[in-house]
Amino acid sequence: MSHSASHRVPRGADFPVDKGGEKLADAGDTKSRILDAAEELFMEHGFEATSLRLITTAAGVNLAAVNYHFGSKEELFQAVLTRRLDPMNQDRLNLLTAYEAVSSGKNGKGALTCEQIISAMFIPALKLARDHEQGGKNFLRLLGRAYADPAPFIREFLSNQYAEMIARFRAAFARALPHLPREEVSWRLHFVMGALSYTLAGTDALKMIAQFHPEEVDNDELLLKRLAPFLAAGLRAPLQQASDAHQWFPET
Amino acid sequence: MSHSASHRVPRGADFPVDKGGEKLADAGDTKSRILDAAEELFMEHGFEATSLRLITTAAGVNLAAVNYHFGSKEELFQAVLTRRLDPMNQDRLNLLTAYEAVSSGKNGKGALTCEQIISAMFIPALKLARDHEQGGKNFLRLLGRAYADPAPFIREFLSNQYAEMIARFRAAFARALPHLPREEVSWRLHFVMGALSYTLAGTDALKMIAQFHPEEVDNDELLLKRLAPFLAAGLRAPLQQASDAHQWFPET
DNA sequence: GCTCGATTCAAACACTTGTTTGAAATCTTG
DNA sequence: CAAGATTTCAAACAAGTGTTTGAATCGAGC
Repeated sequence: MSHSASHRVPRGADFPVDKGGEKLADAGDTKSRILDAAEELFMEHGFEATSLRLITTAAGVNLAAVNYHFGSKEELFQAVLTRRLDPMNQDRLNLLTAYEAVSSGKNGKGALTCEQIISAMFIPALKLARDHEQGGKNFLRLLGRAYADPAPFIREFLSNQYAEMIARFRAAFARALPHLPREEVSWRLHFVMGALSYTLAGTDALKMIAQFHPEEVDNDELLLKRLAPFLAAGLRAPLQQASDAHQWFPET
Repeated sequence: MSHSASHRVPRGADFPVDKGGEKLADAGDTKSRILDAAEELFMEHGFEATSLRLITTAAGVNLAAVNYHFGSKEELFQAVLTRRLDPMNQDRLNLLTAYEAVSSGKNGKGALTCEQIISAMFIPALKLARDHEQGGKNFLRLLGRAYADPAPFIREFLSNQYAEMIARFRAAFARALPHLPREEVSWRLHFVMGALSYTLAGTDALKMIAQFHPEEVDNDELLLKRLAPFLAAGLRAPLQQASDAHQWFPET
C-alpha cells in the first residue's frame, strides 16, 4: 500500500551497491544517465518544476525507466543526493577525526581551532567542486537548494543524512569555544551551515565571481576561501551581553 | 499573445493603491483574502507545489478570482511578496538614512559602524515579525525561501526589488570598512544577506528555538539578536592574506 | 426602476503530471 | 541454441494543472 518495491522489483533499487558478478554502474548505464540528467535538471528548475519526461528525454531513456529503477520521483531525488552527499559527509567526518588525532597527539587538550573545524567542513565540499569536472559544481548548488526546500520528504531526508555529521561538528566547536554556552554553539553552527549552503546554492554569487574574476575557472574555490574567514570570525564573536542588547535593537 | 492584462482587466490589477473614492482593501476583501491564503500556502509548500485550487479554497473564493484580480499565478506570487517587501525595504533605507544623518552630524566623517548598518537591515525585518501578528512571521519565511528559489521569474523579481537597497548598504559597509577592498565588501554583504534569508527561512531554526526556549513567544527576535553579532564579527574579520591560504585549504 | 460596469460563479478547456501495464527486446545462464 | 530473468518500450491511465469563458449576481448612479 505504502509504495513500490513490490510491483516489479529491479535489482538495483534496494541494493545500489554491487554484489557478486554485477558490474559497477558505468557512465553509459541507464541508471547513471538518469542520475546525471536529474542532477542537472533538479538543480536548474527545482524538484517540483522538473518533470520526469524532461529528465528521461535529457537522459535519452524511456519514461518508465525512472519508476523501474528508482521506484518514484521522490526516490530518484534522494538517490541523486545520496550518490555524492554520503561520500562527502564521510570525508568530513574522516577529516575531523584525523585533525583530532593530530591535535590530541601534540597536547593532551585535544581541542581544534575553528579554522581546522571549518576546514574539515569545507575541504570535502571543495573536493567535490573540483574533482567531478562538471557534475560536482552542479551538485553543490543542488544541495544548497534542497537545504532550503520546504518539501517534507526532502527535509526529513537531509535531516537524517546530516544528523551524525552535525553532532560531531557541534561537539568539536564546543571544545574549540569553551567560553560559549552550548546553546550559542548550536546557533552559530546553524549559521555556518546556512551561510555555506546558501552561498553554494546561489546563482548570484557565481554572477558576482564572473564579474570580478571572469578569467577564473574554479569559482567555488574562490567562494569558499572568502567565506571561511568570515565564518571563523563570526564563530569567535564575543558572547552578546544582555546589557548590550540595546546597541542592536533599541526599543522603539 | 504574451499574457493577460488585456482580456478582462480588473481595476485593481494595475493600481493596487487606492485613488479617488475607492476604499482601501479591508481584511474581508477578496483580494486580501487571496493574498493572505497564498502567503501562508506558498510558505508552506513552495511556489510550484501550491495549486491555485488550494489557495482559492483556503481563501473561500472562486477559482477564477486569482486570474481575475491578479492575472496569473506568477503575478499573484509577486503581489504576495511586494505587499510586505516594498515597505520593509523602504524602512531599511529610511533607517540607514537616519543613522547617516546623525552620524554625519556628530563628526564630519559620516561613517557608520557595522552594528548600525546591520541594525538598519534587521530592525525592519524584526518589526515585520512582531507587528503583523501571524502574517509577519509567515512572510519572512516565505521571503527566505523565495530568495533560494531557482525559478527565473522569482529571481529577476527579487533582484529588482533589492537592487536599490543592496547598493545603498554596500556603500555604507564600504565606508564602515575602509581597509577592505570593495570586492571583499561585496562578498561579505552577500554572506550577510544569505545568512539572514537562510536563517529566516529555516524551520530548523524555529525547532531549535522551541527546544531551548519553549516558553519564548517571539522567536524571530531571539534569532536575529543572535545572528547580528555573529555577522558583525564576520564583517570585521581581517582580510585573508594569500600567505595564509594554506591554513584553510592545504594543497592535498 | 433601470442600466451599466464590476465582480462572482460553475463549467469546461487544453495540457501536463507521475505512475502503471503488458508486450517486446535484450542479456545472462545452463 | 533454448530458457529464464532483466530491462526497455509505446501506450494508456487517472488525476491534477493554470487559464478561459459566458452567464449570473451584485452595487452604485442617473
